[in-house]
Amino acid sequence: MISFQHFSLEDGVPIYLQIVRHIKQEIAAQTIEHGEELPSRRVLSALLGVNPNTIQKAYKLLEEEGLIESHSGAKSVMVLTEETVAKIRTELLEQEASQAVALLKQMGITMEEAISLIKKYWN
Amino acid sequence: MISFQHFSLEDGVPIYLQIVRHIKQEIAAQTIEHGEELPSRRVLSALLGVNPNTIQKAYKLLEEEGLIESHSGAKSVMVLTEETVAKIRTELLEQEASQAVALLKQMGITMEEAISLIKKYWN
Amino acid sequence: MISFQHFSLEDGVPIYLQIVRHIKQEIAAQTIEHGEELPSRRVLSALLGVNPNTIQKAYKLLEEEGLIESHSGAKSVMVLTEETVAKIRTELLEQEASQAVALLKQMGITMEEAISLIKKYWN
Amino acid sequence: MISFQHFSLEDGVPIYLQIVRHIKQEIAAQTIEHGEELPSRRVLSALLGVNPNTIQKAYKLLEEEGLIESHSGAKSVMVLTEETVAKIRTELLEQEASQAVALLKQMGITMEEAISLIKKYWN
DNA sequence: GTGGTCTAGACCACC
DNA sequence: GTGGTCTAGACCACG
Repeated sequence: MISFQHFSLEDGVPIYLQIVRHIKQEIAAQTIEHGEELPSRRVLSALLGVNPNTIQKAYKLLEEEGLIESHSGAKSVMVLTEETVAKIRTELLEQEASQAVALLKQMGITMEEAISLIKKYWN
Repeated sequence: MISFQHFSLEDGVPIYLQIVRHIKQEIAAQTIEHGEELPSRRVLSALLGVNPNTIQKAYKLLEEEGLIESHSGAKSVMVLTEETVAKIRTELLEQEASQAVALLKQMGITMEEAISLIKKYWN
Repeated sequence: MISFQHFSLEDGVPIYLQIVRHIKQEIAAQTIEHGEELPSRRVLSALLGVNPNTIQKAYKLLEEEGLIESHSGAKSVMVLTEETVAKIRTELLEQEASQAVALLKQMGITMEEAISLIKKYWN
Repeated sequence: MISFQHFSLEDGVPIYLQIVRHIKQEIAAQTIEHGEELPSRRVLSALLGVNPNTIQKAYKLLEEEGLIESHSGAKSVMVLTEETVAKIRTELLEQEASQAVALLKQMGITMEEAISLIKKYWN
C-alpha cells in the first residue's frame, strides 16, 4: 500500500518531480506492488496541499515511463515487473549514494568520518 | 576560491540555487574564507558557463543571508564568522545525511549495506 | 428525427456543443419539427456513441434556450415557432457563410474561384 | 507582416487552436512570409486579451509542425518553403469548403441557392 | 467519483 | 526584452 506518511515538500525541486521520486522509492522499497491502485488526483492533491494538476503531471511522467496505466474514468494502476523494480532500485541508490559521497568529499570529510555520520543519523 | 562545477536544469533545481548551495559547500569545506574576494559576476559566469544574470541572482541571495558584502563599485567580499561556518556545515550535513538515511532505510537497506555502499561509491 | 453523425473532440469543440449545433441544424433543415419527441438520453447516447451525461448536458442547454420542454418523467418535446426556426436558420447560415467568405477573401481567392470550389466539393 | 486585425475569438474552440488557424490563414494568404518575426508572447497576449501561456501553446504547436523556429531569448521566426505554404493553403480550403458544403446540404439548400448565398455575403 | 485538457499567472535562464 | 516551465483552477468526457 502506497503511503505519503513520511513525505514532505522540499524547496527548489519541482513538486511533481518530488512526487515521482517518492513513488519510485516506494516501488524500490516494494511497499507498493504490481496492480495496486494509486490515490486519485484529487485525493492526493488534497493530502499534499497542492493542485490536482501537479499530481496529474507526476502520474503522466510515470505513465510515460511505463510504470502506471491510466484510463479515463478508472483509477490509475501500477504496472511493475521484477525487472523494472530492480532497475529503479539501482537507479535510486546510485543517484543518492554518488550525490551524498560527492557532497561529503567536497566538504573535506574522510570516509571514516562519513561512516560515523551514517551511524549517527541512522537512528 | 570558488571551484568549477557543472550546473544544469536537469533535475529541476534552479541554477542560481545550485550555485548558492555550491558556494555554501565551499564555505563549509573552508576552501572559501572570511574576507576573501569573490570573482566578479562576469568572471564567474564565464567560469561556470551560465548567464551573468544568474550569478547576480545567486550573489544577491547570499548577500541577503549576510554571507557577502558588496560595496557599490567594489568587489564582493565574504563575511564569515566561525559561527556561521559551523552553522552552514551542520545544515548541509544534516540535510544530506538525514535525506540519504531516510531513503536507504525506506528501501529496506541495513546499516552495514549502507556503509559498504559508501565505500563502493567513495572512489 | 435526429440523424446520426460522428462526434469527437478532435477539433477541440466540446461534444455537447457539437450536438447542440447538430440539432439546431436539423431544426433549420426542418427535419425536426414542433411537437416532436426527442429520443431519450439513453437512446440518443447509444445512437451517437457518446456518454449519456453528455447528451444530458446538450438537452439542458437547449432547454435553457427554450427549444425543448422536459416535463419530469415524461419525454422531451421540441418547442418551435416559425420565428425561432427562421432565426436559427439565419444564425447558422450567417455564421458559416461569413466565416467561409472571410477565409476565402483573406486567402486572395476570387468569387468565381469560390463558386467553382463549392461546385467541386458539392458531391 | 502578420496582423490580428480581423481576428476575433469564437466560443467553444480552444483559443490556442484559433490562433494557430489564423496564423495558417495568414501563411496561406501570404501576408506572412519566410523569415518574418512573430509578435512576442507578451505582445500578442496583451493584444488578444489572453494569457501569454495560451500564445506559447499555439506557437509550440506551430513549431512542432515545423512552421516556426523559437530560440530562448530571441524572437520566434517563420520557417516557410513554397511547398509548405501550398500544403497549408490546400488543407485550409479543403477543410473550410467541405465543412461549409456539409452544413448547407444538411440544411436542405440547393447548390444554386448556395452560390447565390456566396454572392450575397461576398461584399 | 475518475483521468484529460485549457487557461491563467508567476518564475526561471538567456540575449 | 525573449522563450521555457511549474503551479493553479476550472471545465470536459466518461464509468
